[in-house]
Amino acid sequence: MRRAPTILHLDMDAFYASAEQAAKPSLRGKPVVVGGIGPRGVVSTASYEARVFGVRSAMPTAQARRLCPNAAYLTPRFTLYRRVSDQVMELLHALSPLVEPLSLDEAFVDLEAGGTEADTAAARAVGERLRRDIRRTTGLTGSVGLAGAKMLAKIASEQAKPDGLVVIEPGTERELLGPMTVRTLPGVGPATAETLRRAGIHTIAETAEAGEAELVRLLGKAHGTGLYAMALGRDERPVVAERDAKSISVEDTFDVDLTDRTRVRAEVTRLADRCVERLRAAGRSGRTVVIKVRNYDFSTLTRSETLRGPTDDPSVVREAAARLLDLVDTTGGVRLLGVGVTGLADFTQEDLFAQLATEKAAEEEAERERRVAAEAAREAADEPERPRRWLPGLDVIHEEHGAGWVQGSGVGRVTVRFEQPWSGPGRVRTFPVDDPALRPGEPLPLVGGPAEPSTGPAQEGPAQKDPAQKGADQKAPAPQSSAPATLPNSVSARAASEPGTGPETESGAGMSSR
DNA sequence: TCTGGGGTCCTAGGACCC
DNA sequence: TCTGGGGTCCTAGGACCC
Repeated sequence: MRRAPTILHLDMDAFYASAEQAAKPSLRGKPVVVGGIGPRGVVSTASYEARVFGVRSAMPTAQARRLCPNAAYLTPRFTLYRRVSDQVMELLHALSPLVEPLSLDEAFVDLEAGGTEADTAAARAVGERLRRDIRRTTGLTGSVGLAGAKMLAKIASEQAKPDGLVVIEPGTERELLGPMTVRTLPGVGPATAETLRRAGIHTIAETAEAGEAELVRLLGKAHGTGLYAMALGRDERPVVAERDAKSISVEDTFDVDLTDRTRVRAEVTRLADRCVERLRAAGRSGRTVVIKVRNYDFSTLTRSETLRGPTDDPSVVREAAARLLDLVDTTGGVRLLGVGVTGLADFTQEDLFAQLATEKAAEEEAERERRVAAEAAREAADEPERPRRWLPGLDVIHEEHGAGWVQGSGVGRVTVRFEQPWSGPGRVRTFPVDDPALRPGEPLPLVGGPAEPSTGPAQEGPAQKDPAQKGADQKAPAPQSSAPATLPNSVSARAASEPGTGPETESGAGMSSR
């Protein structure tokens, strides 16, 4: 516990939704929901405008649609979020070598390790400057918490939201935490909160009063001692940079439960391949293969097998996954399948035995298997050719009209809004889904218009603006000022409910059982 | 039309070894 | 042939986080 608030926690505000609003001028100031758009999707992030209607993260998208039918429902664009995240992390690394990312939109920074003076004024100044830099380089806002410990910095940034900065002065934490609900503490979820509630513990003050022994009795050794320390405002965990991943996994929830065993096997094979792709991309290999099966009734089980040595061989992982699947009864119907690898080795070290024994044969066998599996999957899905999926939110380019994004699709048509981050709200046009003039596009940068050289981070001012782009301000857009009050009402106000676009009609139905 | 996808950490029992 | 005890590995499940 430090005597100065030099641990910084940054949390971007409604990150995915804000990035979408920055990218899509017609959505600024409007409810936006980013998440799974299929029948079993859940919300990743809701914009603040959507939260007014009660939409929350982790809520089923179907429920969100009931609460807020006029929001724009968008599929996530991780390429864009990762790019913005990289920009933000770069700004953090400029403050200190000790940066601990928690996700794309969140990180701790040890300011003292970066040479910031150990006093409140200095830390606050760094935090405010960071917030300005983030806004300038990304066009988005982030909230900053400053405290003498990680837990407190995180609580502070939560209090700062949106678009703010809060300092918790060392020495004031017990008083501040006391009246708060136990759910405020990191690591206290629904189950722990319920256990504590049954013991008559609701607030953080009551948690501290309960005493360590009682908490250990209720929650177990690690959780109990950890929680007791937190309740006292004690948290000595250091900020640690870059931790190596310990597992890699992929999973799919199906729009309709799978019952055909052949199809289930084919999907497991596909997932194994995807998992190995990610494993190899990361330059790792793993020793334990895990499969995950969620049944029709949401009951979930895992089965795992540890190999003699680490591998990144697709056929080895496929075969292990297939053996594990043989141990599982799926007759009731399968809602989700997953394949993962743990016990990751720091380097790609082939399992020599498996390698020598199977290399040639396995490749041929695998190729044949893949064809059979793909065929089975198609047959089972009754899908002779996978049609192009125009998911709402994705980037497209039209030969004539330029860059835009999919607003909705259904009944053979796709609706596109043609606008760019630096343009005003754009026009909507509808095309046949197989229009050859329409192709998938790439995310556009949120800040810095077209033809921007983009050397180095965020030049000040639009010094080298492309003269062809008149009226396209290249600095961070001011979202409110571009609210399209002058536009025909229904066009921009009901982004996802254009006539004939009916996002719910067809868009998420690719896995339909018929 | 309930409940995603990618992770981390912890617990607990059994096997196995010394 | 009255059975301790510790350490490590493997497996399975669960809580939690974003």
